[in-house]
Amino acid sequence: MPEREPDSTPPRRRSERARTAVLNATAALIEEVPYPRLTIEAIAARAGVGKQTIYRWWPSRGAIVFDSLLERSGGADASLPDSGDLQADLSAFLRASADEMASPSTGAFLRAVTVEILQDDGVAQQYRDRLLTPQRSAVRRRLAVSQDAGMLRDDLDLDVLVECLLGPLVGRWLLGPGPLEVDFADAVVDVALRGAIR
Amino acid sequence: MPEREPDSTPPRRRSERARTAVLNATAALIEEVPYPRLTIEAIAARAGVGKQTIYRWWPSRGAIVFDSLLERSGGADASLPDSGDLQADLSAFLRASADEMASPSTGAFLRAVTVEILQDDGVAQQYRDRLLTPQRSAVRRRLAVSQDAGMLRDDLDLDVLVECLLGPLVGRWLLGPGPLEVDFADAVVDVALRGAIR
Amino acid sequence: MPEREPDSTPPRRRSERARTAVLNATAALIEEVPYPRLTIEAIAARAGVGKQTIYRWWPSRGAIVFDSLLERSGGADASLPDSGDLQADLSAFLRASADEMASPSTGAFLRAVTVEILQDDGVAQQYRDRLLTPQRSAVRRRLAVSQDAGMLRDDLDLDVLVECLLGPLVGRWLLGPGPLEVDFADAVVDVALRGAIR
Amino acid sequence: MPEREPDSTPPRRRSERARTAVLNATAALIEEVPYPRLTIEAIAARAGVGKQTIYRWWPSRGAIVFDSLLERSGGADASLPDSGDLQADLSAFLRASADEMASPSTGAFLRAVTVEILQDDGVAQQYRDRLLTPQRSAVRRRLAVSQDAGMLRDDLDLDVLVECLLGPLVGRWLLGPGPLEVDFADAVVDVALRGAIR
DNA sequence: TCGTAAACGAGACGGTACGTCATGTCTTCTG
DNA sequence: CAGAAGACATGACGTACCGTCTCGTTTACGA
Repeated sequence: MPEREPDSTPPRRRSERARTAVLNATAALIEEVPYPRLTIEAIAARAGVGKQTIYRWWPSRGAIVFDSLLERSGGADASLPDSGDLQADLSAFLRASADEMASPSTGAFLRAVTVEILQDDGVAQQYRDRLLTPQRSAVRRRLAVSQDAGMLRDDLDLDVLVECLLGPLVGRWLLGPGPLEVDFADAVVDVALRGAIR
Repeated sequence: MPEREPDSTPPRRRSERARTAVLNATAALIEEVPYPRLTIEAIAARAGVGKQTIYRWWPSRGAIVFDSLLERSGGADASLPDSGDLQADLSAFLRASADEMASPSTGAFLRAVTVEILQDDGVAQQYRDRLLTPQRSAVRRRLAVSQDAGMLRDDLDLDVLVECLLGPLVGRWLLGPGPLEVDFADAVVDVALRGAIR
Repeated sequence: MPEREPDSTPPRRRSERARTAVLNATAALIEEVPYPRLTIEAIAARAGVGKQTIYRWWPSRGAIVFDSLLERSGGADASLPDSGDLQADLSAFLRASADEMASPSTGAFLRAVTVEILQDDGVAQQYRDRLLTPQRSAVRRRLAVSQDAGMLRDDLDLDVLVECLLGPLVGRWLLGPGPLEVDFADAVVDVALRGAIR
Repeated sequence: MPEREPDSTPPRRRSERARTAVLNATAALIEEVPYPRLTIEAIAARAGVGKQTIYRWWPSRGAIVFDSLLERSGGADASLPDSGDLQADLSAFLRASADEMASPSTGAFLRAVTVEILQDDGVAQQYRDRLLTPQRSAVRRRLAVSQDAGMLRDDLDLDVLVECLLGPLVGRWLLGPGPLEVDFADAVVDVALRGAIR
């Protein structure tokens, strides 16, 4: 999606100015207008860029939106601290995630990207590879440390545990009754680690 | 969303034939064409119905899609059995849910509805009220029985536990690495009930 | 070109309002803007009409321009008076023609139509059938009266004579050095009738 | 239009290779594609030349087309023979002209140039100066010889007579009902010289 | 003989117009 | 009079070219 790496001639003279203008315009519009109004024409106009420039470098609106998201959260280093207290570390991470998802600006972005993911496998794959997998790997690594230290059940599939931690946040954000609040993160960590059975 | 009960004229002579034809055409198209091709014109043509008839009775494409989903899964009585074995009951329920989400036909439908939910608060509200809340309430009722019987921690917020059970499925279905498989349901129930700590 | 008489269904519900607006807008623009700026979009905007309405009823810009010309010169009854004096009748007719061709508004129209004729055989055919042939026939009929009366050489091909009268005007209008003036019409009639040889 | 003689810097290092390639590509395309497809980009691609090279040396598409026409008919020495028989000399000349206009390749070229003349006064002026005036002067000189010899009426404006000879050809070529045939040339000469009156 | 300045090929840029498609409204005709 | 048919105004779509503007590369002086 970005940079059209595959095939033929690598485009040598792409204008960084135009690329940045498009991604910024997209980010701005995502928060300003309802998603169906985020048209290619609107992006081109807002960016002061020709439509052809957009069509030349991006295959679809979804790709632009995703690139724009990458640009804004690109530097995010996905790794959890290890304070020794697993529950505290997970809570901190999930609270931060919940906070971000609940913020109006990131929220609009995530909603937009999700719409694209649901309709475009290419975007879905990119999202998984570039954002989701790194995030989940980071969580998984932190869990593995604790498991190796004997603090987690040995028979546990860590990938499942990761889902049990992050899934509820996604579910609540996407459909969940009521808004996504930070306390929810703590409660999820509590259930996932200690279980529900008395 | 349907029947537009509020305001103006109560629609006295609505044609049941047209209504059914529209919902069926929508259901058929959802599985046949990519979602952006599910246009109002395509639905009207497929249903053999005038566009105005659609605009008269539904406020948006999302509303049609949602009504169509309601129609197909309307009879589904959302309640869990109580065999006495909570884990078994939850596993059975989650496996059935996972199965349905993974099926191609229901999957396409859910994807479509999710796209609409993300862009249309009206659809989101309807979805919550008519499908989600009943489902979650059913799970919650089953959990409450066990909690009353002293089998679950008293300090537990059952709504959170419901999310911890269903959220991972949603997360996996929506973004998760790899497909949603039935074993995953068992693993989730295991973690949510027993916890991860050794 | 107009009314798409041939084929399939006669379009019964065409909006006369839209049709007239398009033709008027075209006529106005032809005099106001250079011809390459006479775009379909400009016509649609000026006429307050959707582009699709234009594409539905006209196959090309040329067709619109020609229809617009027809509309404005539609009522023109192409027939020459017969005062008994052939030379006077022809002079009067050619002077009127020259006058019209030299006028700024008709001139712009004729230039536009000529451009289209040169690039679109359909328009060329229409132009011949609807405007040119009637005009030339009218001249020819007047000549035939004189020939029957023995006032013109019997061995003369009247079609050629018609061209010898009208052709010089066209040539002068199109390319001719200097503007087309009314005296020129008299001179042409003089040469065509009396010849150049002493 | 060509060589941009006036003003500022005389272009000293213009590539003759590029110039020829452009004119040849234009000539080839004129016969191969409909005129609206004769784009600058198509010419540049066909000629293996950068667009900027074209814009550097020609101000418009019309200028290129005209230069291309000049190049192909440049050597044509516009002068009529004087065999003593005016009618024969004129007939020969007009037949040759008619022949050329009727040929498919010259025809396409003339049509293209005419389109440009109608829309671009610069091209029109160039066409008059470089091609039309020399041709008409040649005819006029031949007529003057005969007039001086007393073979033509003294009161005759020779410029008008020239138009009466060439105009009908132009008219027939441009609009005329039916194709332009060589016999037509003879008939025109006959009328113009002898007149129509018995 | 070798800079050096121009013209060159290539092609990206900000744009306009194209012709098509879908929208949501409106009008006309039919059952 | 509800509903089908479909014309209407609007405006986004993706494509083709426009004319301008760099890029590096030849090419032909003139120092």
